[in-house]
Amino acid sequence: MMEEEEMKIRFKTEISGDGKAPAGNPTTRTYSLTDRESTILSEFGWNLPPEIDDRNHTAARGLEPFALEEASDSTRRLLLRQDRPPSGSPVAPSPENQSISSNSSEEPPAGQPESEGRSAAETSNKAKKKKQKQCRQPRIAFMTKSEVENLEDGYRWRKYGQKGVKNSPFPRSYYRCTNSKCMVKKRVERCSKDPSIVITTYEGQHCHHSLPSSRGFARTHEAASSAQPFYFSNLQFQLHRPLSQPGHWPPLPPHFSVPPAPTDEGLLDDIVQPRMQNR
DNA sequence: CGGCTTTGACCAGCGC
DNA sequence: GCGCTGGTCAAAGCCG
Repeated sequence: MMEEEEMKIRFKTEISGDGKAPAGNPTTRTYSLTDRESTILSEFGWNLPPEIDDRNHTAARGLEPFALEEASDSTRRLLLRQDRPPSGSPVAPSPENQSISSNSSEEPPAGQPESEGRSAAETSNKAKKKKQKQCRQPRIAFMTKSEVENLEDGYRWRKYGQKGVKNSPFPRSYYRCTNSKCMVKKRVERCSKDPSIVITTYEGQHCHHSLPSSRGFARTHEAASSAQPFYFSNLQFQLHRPLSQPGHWPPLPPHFSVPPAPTDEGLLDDIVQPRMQNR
């Protein structure tokens, strides 16, 4: 039961680089949601059609195993690790709470000197960080087959770190949402056993809308709203297709990779068209 | 010049 | 207690 509690929402997505979908199973999909996870998903802005929730609760347990075994040990641990909140504290704070904590812990008080040894303020900052660490945000990990590491998801990210990963030749990159009030982070790494798989882990929830002004996304988003089934990310497509309600597509969720706009011809050919051919 | 990436250092948690 | 590892910081550099 604890183990079940520890499972994160997991999606395996495939963006076929060569345009060839696996025979017989063009769009693999894995998900298994507990009630809590469904809640987390909805908090992330995912509006899953009701029939998906129903299926999850009744039949999703026995779905094909997630390709987690393809990930390195450390990655697997990361994806499966439960960030246990202190007893009694909420699992996923509301955006309001989030921005509050963001204001208090991320942004230093105005006028405070920055680097002057280890001051008391710094110590208290550490304490806050520690506390913050103890009640981590919910995580969602995506495994996406893609040659591109940095998948467009409509938000702007600032890279703040990169680390080598044990048992993996590929480094892990750490990104933070550029919105100063938003505490969402993401980790991006390649699967050590299958370099074509990019593992993206989101942590937290955005307290703002995606940036329509962000280069590329405006066009993409525009395209998405005019031809949703076509320009929806593969993730969205895969997630819904097996249970499809033809003609019904939920709103664009915030966490998923958005294929490039039509003007990015090469990538579009690679990523989107194979799915079109499959339909 | 502002925003971003890079990268070495630092820190905390965890397992042994 | 110690070493390993993940996560973060922050200075320096790059780029438009």
